[in-house]
Amino acid sequence: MDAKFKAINDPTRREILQFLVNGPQNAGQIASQFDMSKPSISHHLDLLKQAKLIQADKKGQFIEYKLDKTGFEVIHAWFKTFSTYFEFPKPKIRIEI
Amino acid sequence: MDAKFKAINDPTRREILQFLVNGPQNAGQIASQFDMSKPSISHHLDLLKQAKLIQADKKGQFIEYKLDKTGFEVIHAWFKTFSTYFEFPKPKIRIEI
DNA sequence: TTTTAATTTAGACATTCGCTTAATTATCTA
DNA sequence: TAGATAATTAAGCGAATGTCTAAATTAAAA
Repeated sequence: MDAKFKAINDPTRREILQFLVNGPQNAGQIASQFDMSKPSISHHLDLLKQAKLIQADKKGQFIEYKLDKTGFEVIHAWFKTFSTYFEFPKPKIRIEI
Repeated sequence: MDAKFKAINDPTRREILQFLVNGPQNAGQIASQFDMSKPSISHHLDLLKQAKLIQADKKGQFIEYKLDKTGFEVIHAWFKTFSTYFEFPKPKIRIEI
């Protein structure tokens, strides 16, 4: 739990998550998006992985990262705790177009 | 944005938020829930207030704190960014009991 | 008006965090 | 097998964080 909130606390890590919405990317591709050393990005990826917000798949010489539903679901569950308080209005019927 | 993620990163501050689901509480009541000095709790309350996750209302000698929807909505919006990726299944029709 | 109570502000200190460069591990290819 | 490439691990450093005690502020009570 702590690891997940810690992971999304850093702006670089949040950017990495956003970047991965485009689909899986290897560590080098991710690092190239940032004006920061590769070891730093590697460290960020490690924290995101520990938090189960991303998954790592070794593809030969490369390591491919993608979003991991597991961690997001846990955080989402935490948020639901507050929905009772705020009573977010929900549609009775939703029309699908 | 940063302030909100920073605010929910700390376990004590998350506990304070949970505690406030029970309804508004003054600073002393909140502090009494924790084995921690009042100044520390006061500092946590300040960070939560800056993040617009709680609101402070001065009631005479006391200061009453309650949850603030504003901050929660912003964080919730951030989360929605990822819903497209995960395609959380949604009910076509929801029956209200 | 003096005292008491609620809360915050200020200052100090240890720990954690994010970053860098240098070294290491693993894989591919000539 | 040697050399090059992808990525991580290690070591170190300044800045930010969370906590405390003590002092200041504000409002109610006596």
